Amino acid sequence: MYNALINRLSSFTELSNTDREALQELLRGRCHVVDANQQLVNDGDRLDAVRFLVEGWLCRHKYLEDGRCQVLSICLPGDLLDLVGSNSSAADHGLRSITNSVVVDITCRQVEAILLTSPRLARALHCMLIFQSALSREWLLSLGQRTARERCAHLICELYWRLHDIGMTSDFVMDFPLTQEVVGGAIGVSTVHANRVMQDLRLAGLIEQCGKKLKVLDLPLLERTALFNSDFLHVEQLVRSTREAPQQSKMWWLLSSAVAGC
Amino acid sequence: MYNALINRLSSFTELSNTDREALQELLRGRCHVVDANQQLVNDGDRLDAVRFLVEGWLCRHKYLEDGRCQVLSICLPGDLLDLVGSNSSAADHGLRSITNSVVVDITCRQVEAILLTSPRLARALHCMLIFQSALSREWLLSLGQRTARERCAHLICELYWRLHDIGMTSDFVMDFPLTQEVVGGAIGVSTVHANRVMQDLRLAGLIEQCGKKLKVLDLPLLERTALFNSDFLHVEQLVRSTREAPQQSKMWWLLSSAVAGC
DNA sequence: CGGCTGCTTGAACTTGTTCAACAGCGGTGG
DNA sequence: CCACCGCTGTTGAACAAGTTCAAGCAGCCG
Repeated sequence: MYNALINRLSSFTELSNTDREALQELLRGRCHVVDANQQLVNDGDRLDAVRFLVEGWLCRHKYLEDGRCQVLSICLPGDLLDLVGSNSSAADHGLRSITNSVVVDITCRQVEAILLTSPRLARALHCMLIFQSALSREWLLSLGQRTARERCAHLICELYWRLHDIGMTSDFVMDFPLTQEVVGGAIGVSTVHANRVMQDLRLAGLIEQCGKKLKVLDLPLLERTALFNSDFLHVEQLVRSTREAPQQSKMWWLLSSAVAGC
Repeated sequence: MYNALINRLSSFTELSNTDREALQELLRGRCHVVDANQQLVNDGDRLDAVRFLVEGWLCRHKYLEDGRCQVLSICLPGDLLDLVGSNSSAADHGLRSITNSVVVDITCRQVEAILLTSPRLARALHCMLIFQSALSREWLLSLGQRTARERCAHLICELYWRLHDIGMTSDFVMDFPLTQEVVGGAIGVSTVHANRVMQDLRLAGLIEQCGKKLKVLDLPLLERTALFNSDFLHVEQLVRSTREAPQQSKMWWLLSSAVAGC
């Protein structure tokens, strides 16, 4: 059940058995089962829990006063959530479930314990944050410079590889529970146009959809269509190479912070 | 000379004289004077210095293979830079000077010392990171949902308030060294369209430009035009209210990281 | 003076939006 | 069981927004 999280973190650094057990322990916390289309966090909420997404898909989103809504990112199993709330400052964006999901609350104390006892886990968490900030820069680039077709192809590549890394693809087939409304919100176009663009990718023989499954028919071509650069997904390689570096205690976390700040 | 930085940090939390002295000390590090239009960091560079922007304007930017370029954020005096490089992982985006600038290198040791000795300064740094991540979410929303005119007005509001907070506006006049090419890169439109949109704002009596100065003629109206929500700029208020909270050592930095990760 | 950079303009074109209608499907209640 | 509803996906046509190309202009610097 918690494989996604373990796979996710393992993709950044090798975890020992002790690390894995520590994770199991961490996730024994309060567990929430959430239906699809539920609002987990509203703009303005104050939260004080740290959470992990164990199962299901969520999206972060932010509204304009007049109702226009942008999807900021898609959260997949193994992702870290809601730390924004842990500052006791009001959230400036919302979090909504796309599918049925399972979320686990973790206390600050638990996280701190991990930071102190398992440098590798700490490092892996750190990498997740670097990764997320790289993702958000990639989205900025997409929204600002790519065409709708490129953005759509890029979104699919991103999701494909992220799912791949947590062992949730097989033979180029992946879950794809996003409605065209959500796709439109993510790539910054109207629902109607999202439809036409998806259709275009299907007609071009790049993808195939059946229900809530999506099959990538020609990944290299899809990546070229998207001007997709897989480097940014491979934080782990860059980081692995330096994993022998001396541990830097607090400095670590300052670094993460800054990195993540775009 | 270092007033911008002090003003910036003070806007988040009240600094004692000791804090100010610690800052002065911090900034006695290696100092770089940079001309306008210089590349400080290239995509792919590996850096290991932490830096502060003391004077001048910079921009972060990211290229697509075919040359299209998106500005990711504008850095103003007092901003934190380049921590991305401190991970020894390759930068996934570039950093370029817009005006003549002054940048100071800071060692990891110095930052760590601050974290250990001055909870207030630590808190203020933390707030800067939260702020930066809120900014990047706001940019995502802009690029995805606002029209070019709204985005342009929003950019001007953002810069106006950020400059205001470091004492660099007076009577609604601010420096505005951005060429229309950079404005276009930031709001995701062509240079030609950036020109027409700026012109439109001028004709509407919202702003006035003269050389590299810009005067905001009707701030409330400009903000309405931009669908500008000033909440996100006021991290400090949210944070001030909790500044008596018990210090949480390492947890702090994990929080920053996550927050900043969008 | 010439050459450069940045700003401005017009006109044709491409991309994406909006509105409106309809089809398919699963669920629900009678 | 069927009728109906709401949600998602699909389509066409008119329209609005932004791009591209091409030219010209203004100011600045050597």
